[in-house]
Formats: sequence, structure tokens, C-alpha cells
Amino acid sequence: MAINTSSLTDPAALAGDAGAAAGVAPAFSPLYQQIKVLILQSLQAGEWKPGEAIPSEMDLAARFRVSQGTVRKAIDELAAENLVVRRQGKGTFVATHAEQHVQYRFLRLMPDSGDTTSEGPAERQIIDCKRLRAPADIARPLSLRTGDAVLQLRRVLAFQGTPTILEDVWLPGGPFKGLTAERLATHRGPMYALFETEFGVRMVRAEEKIRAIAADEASATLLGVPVGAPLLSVERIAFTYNDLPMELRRGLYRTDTHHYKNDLS
Amino acid sequence: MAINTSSLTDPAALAGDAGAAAGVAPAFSPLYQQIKVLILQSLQAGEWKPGEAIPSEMDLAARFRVSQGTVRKAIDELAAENLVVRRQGKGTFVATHAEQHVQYRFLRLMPDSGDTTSEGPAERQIIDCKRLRAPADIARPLSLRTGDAVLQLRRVLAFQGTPTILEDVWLPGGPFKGLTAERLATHRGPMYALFETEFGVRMVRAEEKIRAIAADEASATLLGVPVGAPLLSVERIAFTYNDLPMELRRGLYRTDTHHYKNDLS
DNA sequence: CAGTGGTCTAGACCACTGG
DNA sequence: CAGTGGTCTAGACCACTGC
Repeated sequence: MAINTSSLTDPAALAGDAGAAAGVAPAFSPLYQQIKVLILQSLQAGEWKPGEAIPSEMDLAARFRVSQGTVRKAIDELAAENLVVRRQGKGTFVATHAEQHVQYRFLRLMPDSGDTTSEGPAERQIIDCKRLRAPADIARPLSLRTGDAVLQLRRVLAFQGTPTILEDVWLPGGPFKGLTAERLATHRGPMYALFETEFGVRMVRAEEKIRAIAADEASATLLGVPVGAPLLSVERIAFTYNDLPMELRRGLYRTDTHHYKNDLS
Repeated sequence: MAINTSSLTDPAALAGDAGAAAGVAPAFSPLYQQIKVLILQSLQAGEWKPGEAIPSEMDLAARFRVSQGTVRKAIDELAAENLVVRRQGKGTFVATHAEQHVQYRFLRLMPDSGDTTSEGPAERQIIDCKRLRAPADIARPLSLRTGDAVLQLRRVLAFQGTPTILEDVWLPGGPFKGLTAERLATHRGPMYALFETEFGVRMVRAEEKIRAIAADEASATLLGVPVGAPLLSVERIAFTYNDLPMELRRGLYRTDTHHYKNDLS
């Protein structure tokens, strides 16, 4: 196809809606970047659901009227960002939190033994789940207005009978309308997997701020440690597509038998 | 060139030494992976020093008798691992810790304001620097034998006059022969940059284990906090090329005005 | 076997850098 | 201007999957 000079020179190949949808600012970028954005928009719009296969590289190349190599480079980047997963001989699939091998991508607390399999899955207990109007310090990180409806959830995770994590989670009320404590309690597997299947919200990346703090009375009781015991405070903002914040989470971790693992590179 | 069937089918193109050096186990992998390994070996051998340019893609393609595209894919991966840096129009350069924009790749403690520039560089104070025989718990993570010579270094980092980080660093005695407190004190810039220029050791990646602990008396005094105050304990093992451990570091961070920042993706 | 992603090539042209 | 990395293409073949 023709070399790009401004934005996509030949949007005709598209389904039409994507091109017309939400007057996107013109992108002066390499062709494969433009293709990547188009695929991203389809992912975001739910054209292909988590776990499903996206069209083959040849199909996408035909759809966008570019060479297979260009589509490949676009998908390469999406795969590098963990948005899709390639499987040779089968196809390319929308990534999901339901897969085993990404179980610990967002939970970095490891047993000191290093062996996550031996301790088994965490035992989860929902302490509280309620709707409320967001105070300012909750609303801002979620890009909401003070007073907007949010869902607050409190839970404790235990490993082998020892309560280890106390978490408060805040979710925007709109996208998560209908989430109840019962639904959470009966669900098996990662919370983020439930968010995908029930609410169509896929968490893509997150930022965490980590501090050491002293346990207050409420936390100490729930975690079974003395008041004043050092705890790891982990504040997370999780984002869905387009860097849209969709979750605020404040966790307190016991680190006497576990540690937070991080790889720098 | 011919399709690879076992290992590199045509090693003749090489300078000769690399092919003969250290009977490397045959690599049954794509051509570009083999090229990547060869470039890696040259990096490791110091054929090109940190900050220097490596040969152009065309040159490397000629040297290895493959197409430019294959070399490009090999370099792509090296760049993704932060081992080299590409600069359009100029060339590809061996990555170094002396660059400004990677200053905070291995130091994840950020001021709560988020603005690293406003607080300026850390004030460093060497508390201690001595040689000793490694006890078992120091030797093992460094892949040394108990009793091997190691260098121990203790220092305090302060931000705007407030002591914030207390660190103990252990280095293998062999590669770091000649490192003294004076040399460290007079050096400006990141410690890892000094390791590169003075000892030819480039840190490539690291693993950190993070815990919350209570300050003991010695730590409390040096950091100016009460005994028992919660501190972030950060234990790091840093690796050079080939996953060779080259540094053990145990840090205690005050997190009342700073936090440890981490991005999950 | 056909269809998928994965590798490799050769050649064209673009964008950026520096002399 | 020549030299570098960056993009794009078209076509070949390999490796893997599932029918």
C-alpha cells in the first residue's frame, strides 16, 4: 500500500465504524503503530473477548490493506504489553487473567520459601462490601468527582490459615454495577478474572506505592499481629485500556513469612 | 544464507576467536537468537565498552553473513533488555548507568511529591568500607564459597538533609579488587557507573525482596528515627551478564516522606 | 492436509545525524 | 552528502496445531 504521509491513507478497508468512531486525533506515526491503535480499539470495544482468538495476521493484513509483516509488528507490541498472547499453529488470543501462568503478575507477595505451589491458593474472606459516595481522596485517583458512587470492598487473604493480607478495594460504581459480596464469595479464581467475565473490564497495568507502616488497632486485629507491628502498605491504581483508572486498592501485607518480590531490569 | 539446521551453519564469517572461544554448547535456536548470543559474548568480553557504539547493522550482517533484518531482530531484543541503546541516525550504543534517564531504574524510592528533580541528588556518606571473609549467608547469594574475600560497604543516603536510606553492600573481592572508601567518596554519579568505568562490571538486572521491619537501635540512630519505627527492608541481588550475581545489597528505607514505586504490567 | 504463527531474505524508501 | 537506524513490502520456507 501507499506510504503513509499523514494519518491512515486508506481507511476504506475498515468496517467503517472504527474509522468514524469518536473523532480520533490524526496520528502521525508509523503504519504499524496506526494498525496497533486500530486493533487496540477493537479490543477495547469488545469485538474479541478475553480468551478468544483475534483474526489471523493474513486476515488483518487484508482488512487493513497492509502487508503481513506490518500487522505482525503491531501484534508484536501488543504481545509485549501482555494484551494478546500468540500461540504458534493456533492463533493470537486476547489475554485474560484466568490463565495460570499470569496468576502472580499482580500479586507480588511470595512465601519466603519461594515456592508458591506448596502453600496453595489463598483463602479469601470478604469482610465488607458496600456502596458509598466517594470522598475526595478516593475519587481523584479514579478520575471521578467527589460524591460519585463507588463500591468499597474489604477482604482478608490467608495462607495456610494465617491471615496475611488485608485489602480495601474501591471500584467505580458505573462499570461495576451489580457487584455483590455474594458474587465475590462464590467466585473461584482471580478477582480480575471475574471483572473480565462479569463486567467486561480488563485490567492491563497498575502502579503501586509501597511503604512500611505500623499496624493500627483495626488492622492488627484482623491480621492477628500486635498493634504497632510493621506492615507493608501497598497502594495500587489499576488501569484498563487507554490508561483509564478502574480500581484503587490499599493493602496491608504481613511480611514475617512472606516478601514482596520485584525484578528490576 | 543457508537455513540453520543445528547450530550456526556458517561460523566462518566470524573473527574466529568468538567461534572458538569456550566451547559453547550447541544452540538449537533461530538464527537471530544465535546472533544475539554472539553479540552478547562480544559485549561481555568488552569488545565494545559501555557508551561506545557497536558496529552498524550492515557491518554486523556482513560479519555474521546474515541479512540486516536478522541482525536487527537480534539487536531489537538486546535493546528491549536495556543492554544496548539505539539512536536513529547515529548508531547503536552499549548501555551505561551514566545516562540521566536511567538514573532511577534501580533506585525505586521516590519522594511522595513524585518530583525527583526538585529534591536534587542524594547526599551520600560512606560509613564503612572493609574487606572480610564472607559468612555463609553472604557467600551463597553471590555464588561464592564461605570464607571467600568480599568487600563490605555501608553508607547512608540523605535527601535534603534527612537521612533516608541505610545500605549495606557486599561485593565479590576478586572483580572489585582495589575499591576503597576514598574512591567511592570522591566519585560523582551512580555507584553502578563507577563499577563500569573502574572495574568493567556492568549490572544488567536485579531481584529485590521487600519487607516491613522495625528499626533496631543501630539503624534507628543512623536514620534518625525511634527504635521500633517501621522501615522498608529491601534486599537486592544484582546480576551482570549471564545472570552472574555480582552484588548483594541490604537497604533500609524510611518511607514517611518517600515511597517505593513499582509498575506492574 | 490446510492454516496458523515464526523465521529469513532482499530490496526499497524514509527520518535523522553529522560533516 | 553519506551513513545510520526505522519502516514497509513480497515472497519463501519452517514449526506447530488440529482435522
